Amino acid sequence: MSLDDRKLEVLRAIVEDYVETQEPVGSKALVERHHLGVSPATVRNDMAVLEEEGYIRQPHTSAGRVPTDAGYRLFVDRLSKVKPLTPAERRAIERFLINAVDLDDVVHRTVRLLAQLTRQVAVVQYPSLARSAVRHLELVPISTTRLMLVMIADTGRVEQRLVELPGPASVEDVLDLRRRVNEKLAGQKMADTPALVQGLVDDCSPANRGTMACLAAVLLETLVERSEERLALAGTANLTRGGVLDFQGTLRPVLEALEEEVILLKLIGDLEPSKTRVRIGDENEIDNLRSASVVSTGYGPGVTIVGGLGVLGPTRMDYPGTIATVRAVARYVGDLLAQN
Amino acid sequence: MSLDDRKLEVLRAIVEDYVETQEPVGSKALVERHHLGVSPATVRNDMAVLEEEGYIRQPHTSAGRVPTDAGYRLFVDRLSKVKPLTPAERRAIERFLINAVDLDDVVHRTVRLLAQLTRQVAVVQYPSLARSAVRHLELVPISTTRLMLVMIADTGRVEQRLVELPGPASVEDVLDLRRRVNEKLAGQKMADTPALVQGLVDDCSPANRGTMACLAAVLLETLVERSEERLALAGTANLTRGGVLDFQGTLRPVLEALEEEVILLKLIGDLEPSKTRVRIGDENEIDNLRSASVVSTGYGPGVTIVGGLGVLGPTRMDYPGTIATVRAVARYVGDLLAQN
DNA sequence: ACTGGCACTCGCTCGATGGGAGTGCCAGGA
DNA sequence: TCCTGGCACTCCCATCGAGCGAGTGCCAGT
Repeated sequence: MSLDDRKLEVLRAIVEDYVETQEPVGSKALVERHHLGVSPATVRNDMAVLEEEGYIRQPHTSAGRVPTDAGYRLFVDRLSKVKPLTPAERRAIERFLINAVDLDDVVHRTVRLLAQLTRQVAVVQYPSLARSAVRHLELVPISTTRLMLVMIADTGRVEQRLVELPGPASVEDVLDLRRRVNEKLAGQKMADTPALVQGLVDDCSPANRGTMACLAAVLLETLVERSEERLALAGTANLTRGGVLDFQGTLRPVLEALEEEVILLKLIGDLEPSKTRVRIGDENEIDNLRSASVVSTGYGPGVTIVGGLGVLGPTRMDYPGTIATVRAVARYVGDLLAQN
Repeated sequence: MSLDDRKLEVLRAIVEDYVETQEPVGSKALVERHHLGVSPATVRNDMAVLEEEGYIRQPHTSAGRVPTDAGYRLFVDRLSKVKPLTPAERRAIERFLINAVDLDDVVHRTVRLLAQLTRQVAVVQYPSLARSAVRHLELVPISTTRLMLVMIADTGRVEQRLVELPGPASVEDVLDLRRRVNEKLAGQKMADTPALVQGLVDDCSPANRGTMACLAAVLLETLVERSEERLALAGTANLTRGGVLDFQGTLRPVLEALEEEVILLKLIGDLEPSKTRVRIGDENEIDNLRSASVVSTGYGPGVTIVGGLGVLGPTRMDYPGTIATVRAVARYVGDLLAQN
């Protein structure tokens, strides 16, 4: 038996009420709060079907119903419209982001904003190096045998690494290296650089070849292998809202997961083009987050995507509102990046 | 009546037992676990005195005793010896830190290490700009009217800021600015720079003066006003150890406090020279942390101090062990910094 | 000054009780 | 065929009281 419209309506009502009250919702309360036009008994029959299909369940016999992960999924996919943001929210976003002075600032402001608006844990990935291009490379002598390599990406990210040279290098040597490196790499997509770096060493004057080899090694490591994706986190205190009920009693596993950058990157770093992704409870591959939901999306200047952002909260969350906020923030951040 | 030796011994025993078991400790259990050489009744009398003096209290009539903040304070000041680290721990520290490739890496490794060793929340401040000297300033043209200002401090910290110029600047202009800025500021203590920056504008050729003024403004902001102290945090999951008892039932206020960088800086940024500071419960000025203790110290190459680090946990913590670990880690980090 | 003894306090656990919310099912009606 | 009102049933939860036990304070004795 397929689900007719009223059953879906009942499911929606259950989800909405449960999200709001955090208490199992019964048939009588349902018909009172929503004008379904039928009696509690009818609703009960519908509920029985919904339960059989796995969309809701009872915490114990003769308690109200609670949505299952599958129930939320159906709700998100078919029953909810993304809730447009209020003008006040839009203004808040703009006001908050407009004053950012550099990339670090943008990311920090964004993550706090997102946490505040959604009242959940927010994660923002820095623009991915892998998706950036090299804007400029700078070599700063620290001592005769040490250079500081500073790489500036077109996304505004700046990475620095210390380079230990095999032998002393003169100021002229450094300038020469600097010119060569920039000629070859500036403007290149990060992904294309590994092939080019080898050429750098080959073309180099024999005198500087050793130094260049050293530099090349660090370059490779910085640009690709250890293309360390950074991220920012905020709003962990929001996990404590909603008492002990969410996250089955203990925040422990969730906090643990949040400490692992690798895990967070997996969560928000999927980056399907301009699609908002919602992972509900068990859909998360991470065991520690089986009782959590994640709403994430990509951001970037224009249509290209350079990084991900998202929020994490209990499966019992306001999906329409959260999705709308995440999308809106992502778009504003993208616009901001486009201006640079 | 002053506290004689045995009463102090009793207090120590109470603190140690309570820290270990997390349960109020009674007179009988005390004499059994520690060979105090007296009867429970005697211990009870001592306890009555200790309670009167405010060092311990009873959660309810006829339960065991629990140390008060004042009790922990006395314990830390007079009753505990700093516990030397085991060789295994020393090795762990070395092994963990030795592979760090740059400052970011050092800080991240340190904070994780500290969290892991103490099993508490760890905070590490990046080397403070205010306590650093300028090593080098680099100007990278982004477009004709935009520069990226990169400042490298002698502590290894790198800060960058975007500078919007009033009008287009040629490559020669930028080189000129770069030379002037470095001549004036390189090697200077950060604290001395504000006075020097004004001179920069005055000395500048009229043609570049507008540009230099702009640059100077950003410099000032970066170097002093917005001398944004960064920090790293780890181990929040450790807050959930020890059940609901610590932090009087809710992590909320603690998590909130941990999100405020300003608060964290106040906690670990006091930086008395080479002194380990312990704040116990109510001694914290931050209301949200009245049920927590903080152990912090400064670190730096040699005797100078460039930043702070520390851990935060329940007042019921292993003070001798924690203090020892915090000190040891600080020293290792200092040594590491000295090598650069 | 310390000890053993003793009465007392009080939090905690356990089981029984009653109320209430919610359910499933069924027979009757549109 | 689908909806509705009624009814018996289930089971959670809050309340209560009893019994237990750890721990205390006090006191008299050594």
